[in-house]
Amino acid sequence: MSWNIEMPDAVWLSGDSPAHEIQEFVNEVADCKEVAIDTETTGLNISKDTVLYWSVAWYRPNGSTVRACLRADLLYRFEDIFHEKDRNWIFCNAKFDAHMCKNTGIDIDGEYHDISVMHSLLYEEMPHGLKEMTAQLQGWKWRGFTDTFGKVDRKDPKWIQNALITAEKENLALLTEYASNDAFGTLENYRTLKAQLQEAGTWSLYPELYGNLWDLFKKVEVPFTKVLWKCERAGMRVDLGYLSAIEGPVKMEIEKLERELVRMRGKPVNPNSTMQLRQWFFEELGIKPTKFTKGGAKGVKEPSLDFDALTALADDGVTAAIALLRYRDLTKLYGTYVIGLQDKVDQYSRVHTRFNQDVARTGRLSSSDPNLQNIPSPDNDKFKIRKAFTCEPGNCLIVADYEQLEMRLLAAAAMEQDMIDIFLKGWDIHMGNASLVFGLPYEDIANAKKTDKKVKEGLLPESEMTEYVHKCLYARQAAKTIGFGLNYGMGAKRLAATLGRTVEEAEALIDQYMSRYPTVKQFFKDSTNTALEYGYAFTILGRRRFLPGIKSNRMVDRSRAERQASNLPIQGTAADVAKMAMIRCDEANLHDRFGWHMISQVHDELIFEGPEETVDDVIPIVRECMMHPLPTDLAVPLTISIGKGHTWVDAK
DNA sequence: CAATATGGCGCG
DNA sequence: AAAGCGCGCCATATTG
Repeated sequence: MSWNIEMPDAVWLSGDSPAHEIQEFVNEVADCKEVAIDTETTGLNISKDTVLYWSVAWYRPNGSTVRACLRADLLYRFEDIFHEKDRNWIFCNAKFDAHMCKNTGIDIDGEYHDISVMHSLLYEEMPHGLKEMTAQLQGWKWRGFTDTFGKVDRKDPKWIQNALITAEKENLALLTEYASNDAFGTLENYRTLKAQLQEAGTWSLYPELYGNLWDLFKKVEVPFTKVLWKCERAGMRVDLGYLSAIEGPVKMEIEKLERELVRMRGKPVNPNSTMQLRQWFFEELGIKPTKFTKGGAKGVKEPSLDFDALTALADDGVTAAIALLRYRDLTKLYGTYVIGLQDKVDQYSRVHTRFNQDVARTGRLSSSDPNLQNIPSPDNDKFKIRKAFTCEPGNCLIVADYEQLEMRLLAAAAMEQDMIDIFLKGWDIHMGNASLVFGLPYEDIANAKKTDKKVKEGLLPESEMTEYVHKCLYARQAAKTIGFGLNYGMGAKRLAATLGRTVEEAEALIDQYMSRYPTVKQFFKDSTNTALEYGYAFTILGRRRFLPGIKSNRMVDRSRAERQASNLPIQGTAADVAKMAMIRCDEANLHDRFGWHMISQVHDELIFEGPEETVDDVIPIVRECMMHPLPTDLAVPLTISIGKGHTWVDAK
């Protein structure tokens, strides 16, 4: 028995079933407004695999429950129902099932209610998989795929479909039971989670709109799931020629560095092996470790050879450290991006990432398979991987970025009028902060920046770099580092190290900053007090994060919770803003009007692709949607920098 | 053999 | 590493 509870009998239906049975079943689904659905597929690839079997479950008006397993050939009998726009479907991992259905030729046009997303709003630290959440919420356990269908050869790419198709032939009851469990569990969890979300009060700036977590789910996350599905579906065009062209040169350079490192050591070394490197540097060369690793579960701290440590060694004249830094740089690029990316490209030269809606505790997205949110920035990447992200012939890209989004949200949340004024005047925020905090005229700082640039370009003599110019530049750098760092709760030690100053100086800088912006200081204090009082930190739309560590007696835990309590309202609200902007862009219906697709998001940056002819029609619409994402505008304008071009680099 | 842990590092 | 927040992926080493 798969379940440790009473279950309704599972129904099996296929195209071979009697016509009247099928028709009765279709009719009953048509009358039901909330249906849970799950797919069994040929595999897990969202751009290739298709549905083999699918299961549905719903509650009858009389209180009984139906669960059934159907063969994929019956999907087409439900097409009219799938095409209803106001129908409520319930899934676990909705985008996956919708991809599988689409790959099988079925568009699901109704609303996608994803119980993993629901679960993530309530239990952000727990796993959101069906099995795990069912065990947690219902106390039920059931057998997994391999436990049900026996040992399989996972190296065979067709292992999933082989197991399922064999089961249909040889043990139909087992297949029916297994598959319909998933839809049934999804339905039961939905009922539980819906009640819990409705009960879950929250604090948002718009209580009449988002008074509890169910409001947030239904009004924001549900439409968002479908927006993300469309982004995943569209994918992003990759220039394989570009990647293969840099593959050779990068590899050659890596091999050259490998030989160089072996020569330096005088015996073989695998530069990817931290163990061998420690042996070499700390035992053979007798270098004294200055930095240690964090130490994992066992808490064993080993001498570190990361970027900071190697840079320090390089400065001390250890030539192997220089070579190793270059080696690291290139192998990272090669393995993760040049090779890794090519493996993920589909038959149309497009990559389809997964935008995960239920991972980040702040409500941000994450991106995986491949991760399109950590592609190297062209400033730091001499091979310009981002140039490989391009568009179809006749199309172009739009790249639209929020400018200093988190800093603006901080100013608005803290109601720091002087900082707000900097944004209203259109000033550079770091220069503005430097001016106010360190009492230097804004113009002088701006001019210092220009002078520095010209001297670097050789347009002005070195003598222009007066002590005062340096002072202005340093003020801007300090203001910038503090501005970013404070959002994350950076301490004086780290600030001192980053700026190359003493700890006392760093403390003084933080003091100066905080006393010039007292409401910012108050905002951080209020954030931790809110977490202390309610146990949670909140975003502007009422997404919340549970922070039990805020009351811990252990300093490390409590301090971390305090930093998270301060950061969540900013990072999480930025995520809310991006999310709402994407929903607004989707509602603008760029596809039907202009042939444009939204294709990617990198936290504060949206990317679109469409025909060149209409690009100038689309740009102002995107800007408008992004500037006003929330029910009301904030005290700070949200400005967008927007560009067009044929690659990710050119469009920025 | 696969799954997990660790160090390291890419992004906002 | 440092009271720096939030992610995912690579390679190696270890564990089962």
